[in-house]
Amino acid sequence: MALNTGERVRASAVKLFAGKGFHGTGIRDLAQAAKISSASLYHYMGTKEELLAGIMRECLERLLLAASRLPGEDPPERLAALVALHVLTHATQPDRTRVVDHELHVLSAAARRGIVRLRDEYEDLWTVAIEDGIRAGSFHDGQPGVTRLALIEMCNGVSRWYSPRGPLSLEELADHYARLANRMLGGRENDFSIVVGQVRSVVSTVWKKPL
Amino acid sequence: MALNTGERVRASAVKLFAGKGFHGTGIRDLAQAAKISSASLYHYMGTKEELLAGIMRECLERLLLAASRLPGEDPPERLAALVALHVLTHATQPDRTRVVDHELHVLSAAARRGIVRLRDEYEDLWTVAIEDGIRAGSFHDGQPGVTRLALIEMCNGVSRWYSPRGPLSLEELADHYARLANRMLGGRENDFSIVVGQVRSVVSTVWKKPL
Amino acid sequence: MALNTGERVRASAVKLFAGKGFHGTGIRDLAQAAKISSASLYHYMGTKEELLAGIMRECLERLLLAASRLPGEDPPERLAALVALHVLTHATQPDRTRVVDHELHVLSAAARRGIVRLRDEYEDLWTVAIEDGIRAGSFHDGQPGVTRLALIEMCNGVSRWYSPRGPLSLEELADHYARLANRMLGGRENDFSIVVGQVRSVVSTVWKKPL
Amino acid sequence: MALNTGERVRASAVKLFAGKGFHGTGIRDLAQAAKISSASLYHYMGTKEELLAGIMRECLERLLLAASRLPGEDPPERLAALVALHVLTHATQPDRTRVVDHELHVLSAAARRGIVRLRDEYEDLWTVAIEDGIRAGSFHDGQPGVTRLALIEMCNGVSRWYSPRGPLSLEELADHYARLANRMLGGRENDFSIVVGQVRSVVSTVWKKPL
DNA sequence: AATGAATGAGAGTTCATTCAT
DNA sequence: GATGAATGAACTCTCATTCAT
Repeated sequence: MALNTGERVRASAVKLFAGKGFHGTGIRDLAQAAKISSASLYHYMGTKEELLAGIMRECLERLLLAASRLPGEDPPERLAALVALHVLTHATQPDRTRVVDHELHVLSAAARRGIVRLRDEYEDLWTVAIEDGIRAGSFHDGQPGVTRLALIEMCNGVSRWYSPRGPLSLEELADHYARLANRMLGGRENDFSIVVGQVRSVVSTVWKKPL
Repeated sequence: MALNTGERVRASAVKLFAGKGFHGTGIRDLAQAAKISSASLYHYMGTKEELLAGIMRECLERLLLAASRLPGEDPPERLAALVALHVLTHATQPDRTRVVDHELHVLSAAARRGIVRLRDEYEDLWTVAIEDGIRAGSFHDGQPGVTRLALIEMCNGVSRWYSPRGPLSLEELADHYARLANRMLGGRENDFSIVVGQVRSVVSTVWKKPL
Repeated sequence: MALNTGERVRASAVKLFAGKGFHGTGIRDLAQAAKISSASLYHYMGTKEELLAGIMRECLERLLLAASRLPGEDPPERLAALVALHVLTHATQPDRTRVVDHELHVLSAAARRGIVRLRDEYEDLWTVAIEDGIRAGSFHDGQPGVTRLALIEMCNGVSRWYSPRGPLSLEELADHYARLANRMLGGRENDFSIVVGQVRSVVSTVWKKPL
Repeated sequence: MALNTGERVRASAVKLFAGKGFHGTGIRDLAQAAKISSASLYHYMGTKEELLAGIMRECLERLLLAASRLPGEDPPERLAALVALHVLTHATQPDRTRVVDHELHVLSAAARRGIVRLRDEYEDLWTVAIEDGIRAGSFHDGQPGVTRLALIEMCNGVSRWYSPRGPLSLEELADHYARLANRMLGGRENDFSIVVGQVRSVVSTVWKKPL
């Protein structure tokens, strides 16, 4: 848990960007949080914007990496896995995910492109899962495109309120969201606790290595 | 539709705060967008923060005003009305609602209190509707508190992607979301188009007067 | 002689850029010299580089304006007039001319282009005068291109040492340089005092209006 | 020609100071050009200002050394030798000489004193040669002090434009300047090619050893 | 000999805000 | 009602320099 300076810079940035926004966070705030001088910051980062982009990219890459290791035989389980992945990531990495979800508009067009590509790649996984489920007759929904957006936004919200010190365990949280998602798509009521357990281990593996 | 100067200031602020964030928007940006000098801005606003708080307060007050005029006899219809209100407001006032949903952290503790009170008052309406539905046996859900949060976040997302120039009409949008919400709560599949139509007229009345 | 703020800014910049160089002059130095805050500077200038480019452009434009009003029937008189113009301008505006002569390299390529164009336009007048003199048999020189460069550099130097409080009057200075130039080009020994007197009045007219 | 690190540092400094000025050249620019880290720079130099002063001193010392070996029996030949020395030095060492001629104002008073003493010692040689020539009746000029300044500035200019890849050989260049100088002082038209040749060999000897 | 890490000071520029006109 | 002028504070970022390794 003892972070080196470079890690401390990034960790501080994640926390501050999440709490006060990119533009609300000054370079001196970052320096103070990382316990170095503002000049020294620049040994560990390029510009402030590059720091932001790096944080976003890394978060999305871990999300995609985790997604590539997801269980899920049939579409309902596949979607449950995606929901669990998204919810667990947002619950355990609320700062990072808030930054990804809220600060995209800050990036220059050039930097944004790369991030948006990753995000689109990730969202495509949802699209495919939903369409597969409808084609297979497991899901019934008149507006799958809209529903996908609704699903993702619903899950994004988790990072804004979930607390591990609250009454809900991570598994209960993910399980409940998987049920909600399944209901939204008209799936048969089901228990996704096994899938959730598997996803939870994927998520914790993917986020284990130093950030 | 010809706005006077004060309205133009507020309208510019709404657009800019939504697009670039409060801290990303400079007083000079506001002045330029409102087509007056930055010094003149201060005839139409207090501080920049008060301008933001005013925008938020007004938006929430209109939301509450609309909520007080909502139809809905039984809980499922009542909830459908709340969902439609939320979705239609977010679809027709995407800039305002984005500001309300994203910039709360900017406010000082004192200013935030007032806004949070309004927001809580509004969210309580959802809590009541959901609990009523469960008590009446119309809804079945193991985590109504969580589900309420999920519902609201899901609906918030609309302001980030809905376009009236897209394939979906406002009614179709609201109707679909009402169905999704109903499913999430385990309600009986239903058609909420009448409620949606009524809510739509409430929303457009509430937002008619000069902003 | 009472300068307004904008003029004071420019006058301070001229003096400081000449004395310490562009990069050696800080924005806070400028502000202090102009007796305003560094923030207020920016009401009177664009960037520091634009301030420099503006100073250079204005100086060259006045030089060209004066050149367009020069006397000089035959080539030797014409050249004497150019020499007198150059010398008198460098002697009476040593700061401005030093900036023009020394700080070109700090300008960005884009800004430099405009300045170089003016400078080339001005130097062309010398080329023409020398070539005319050679063609007319008044001058005899094997390397007129090189000699032109030598002449101009020789005259540039005046801004580095001439003092009106020294033993030499402006007329004597200009007259002597006109003779030197004439000798360099192998012209017949001559008295250019009338031309010098005329040029002096052109120079003082051109620099009279507020800077 | 393979420079060791210390030589590379100085050579890089010469080129950068000449091209962008002392204040326009950062310690990081120097390090990059010398292909070492900026910390390592400080093994090969004192402060940046000392580096500059060292470059200037060395250049002037070589100039004085060369001047002590100059040919020239009578004053016109003596002056021709000085002009050739100055021109050839500026043509073959344009970066060094530009630094000497342009960056004096950067030095602190203490450091400047030493440099100015060398420069004055060198310029005295010119004064003596000119006065000797006038006394001997070889030169005729009403303002020998001014003419000396004009001569030196004229020759300084060479470093700003001469290119060995241009049409003029070093000998032709120096020869032409010697003629110009001789004319400026009213000397009898003469051929200085022998003197120039001798000076050229002095100059190349003086600059041969590693810098 | 070489450098990554570190920093106080300062760079140019913009900030939100005030006020006399 | 409108604004040019003004500013202290703050912005992001770079400066020249030092030092432990």
